[in-house]
Amino acid sequence: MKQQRLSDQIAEKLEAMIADGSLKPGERLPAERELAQRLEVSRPSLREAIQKLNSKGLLNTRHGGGTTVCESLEPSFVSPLIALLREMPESRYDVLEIRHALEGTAAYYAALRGTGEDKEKIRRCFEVMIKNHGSPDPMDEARADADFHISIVEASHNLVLLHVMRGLFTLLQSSISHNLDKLYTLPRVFEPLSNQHERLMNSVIEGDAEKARQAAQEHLVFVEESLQQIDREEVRKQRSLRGLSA
Amino acid sequence: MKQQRLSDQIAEKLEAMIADGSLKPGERLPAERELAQRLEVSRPSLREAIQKLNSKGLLNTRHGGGTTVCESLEPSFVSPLIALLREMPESRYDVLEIRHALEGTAAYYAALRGTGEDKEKIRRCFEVMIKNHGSPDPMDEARADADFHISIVEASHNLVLLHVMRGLFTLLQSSISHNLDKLYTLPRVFEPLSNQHERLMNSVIEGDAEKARQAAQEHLVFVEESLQQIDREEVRKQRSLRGLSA
DNA sequence: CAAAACCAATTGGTCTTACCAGTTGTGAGG
DNA sequence: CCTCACAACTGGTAAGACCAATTGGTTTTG
Repeated sequence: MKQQRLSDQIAEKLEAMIADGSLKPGERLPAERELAQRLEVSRPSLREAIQKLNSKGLLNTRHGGGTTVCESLEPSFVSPLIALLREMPESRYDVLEIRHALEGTAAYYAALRGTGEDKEKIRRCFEVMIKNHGSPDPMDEARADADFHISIVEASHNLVLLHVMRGLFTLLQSSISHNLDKLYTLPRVFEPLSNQHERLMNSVIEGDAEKARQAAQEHLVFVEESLQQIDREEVRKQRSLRGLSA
Repeated sequence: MKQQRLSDQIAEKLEAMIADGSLKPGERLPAERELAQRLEVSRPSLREAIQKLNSKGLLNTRHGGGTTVCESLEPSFVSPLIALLREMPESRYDVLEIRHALEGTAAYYAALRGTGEDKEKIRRCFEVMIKNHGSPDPMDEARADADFHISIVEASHNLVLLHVMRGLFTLLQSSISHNLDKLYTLPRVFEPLSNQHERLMNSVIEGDAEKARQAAQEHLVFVEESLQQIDREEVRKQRSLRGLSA
């Protein structure tokens, strides 16, 4: 009854690797010959497995160009949303509300379940984020920030949460950036932001779940308030410009 | 622009033959070697095409028994995440953790921002849910339950949250149902479940945000514990069955 | 004579090898 | 420094051989 085709086993294995994050979206997987050798199967069998995942929409294969993991695994969560968010920029706050809810629990479970490896990665992401401060391209900073938060979500070992969060971050990254980057450039904002990140990281590494949740929530409250303040200033500036032109 | 892959062309051709009735449901198609020769392609290419249709659910192939056209031609639409959840049923708890985080804030904001119309809809959903209890099809109950929770999310007026939650519910509904329905059929579970729903609804309608959040969280804690208990009983049952057969 | 056991032909499953066809990166030449 | 071509990747296709499971007919046995 349990008899299974080899190609199915391979496909399952690859799917699991995609699901648990060993293969990240957009990443190119090894050449067929090499991968076949590494999995100790023949190339035709591996090809059949790849074809299967290909028709399932998980992989994207180009002749001569390699096989890559499909970029968007979360069309069900994101695709209709990108257009929405572009039309209604104020739904940024909607995203923040969700992050407020999710990152708290992500930090909580990361503190509980995170392995040494996870914590090491979090620390690396934190250092990259610090190093990228003041980078010529503000997007570098935003990306580093996102990577840091994602690393915490990964440490929570909740796969569904990971997919949802990735979707939310690509949502933010693909549609905003014109307002979010101000968050990093303001000097009076960067300092507390950095402190919050550090406190969050340390709580997770120490394994103090409640403290981690609280740190995440304080962080997002601060982000939300800062964004609102930026928006208010924006409005004031617009008004004064209108005043000049009138 | 056109699909260059030979296996895709073959798959398309076979699919067309199934569609136009050249190959009837349940019918056995020629052996791979013969079919490959007749289509003037190699056997691996034909096999890849067959695998593709196989994973699409159009063909059913048994080792040594030939390949037959599947009886039920249902083009079952599958999202990658759904497949993931099917492979790893334990990620149901992942979903619950997320709901735990999100529904609390959904209830919170629903109490704050919900209009009279929103609350009216919540009340209607609640009544439908009560009426559907004991329905012959347990799915009716699950659907009504989902509708109730979604109505609260709608009242929170957070569009992004609404999309995410809808995604999570379809995720749950399309992949589980064999374990979730037990939740509704157990008498000792329905009573407190219903009370929790009512408390949640009333808190939202009263506009008491903190109470609403707490009600939502208590509800999900209960669901999680009940599910775990069901799983434990399942394990025990399996164990006793094994004991009998030994 | 009927039912069970057996055996051989057929069918899908896998592997090996080889060669073709796009893509990409690098180095030579302008 | 830029451009172009070539070489070393990559995936795509093909053919042949062998293994494993199913099947259906034949033989054996009650």
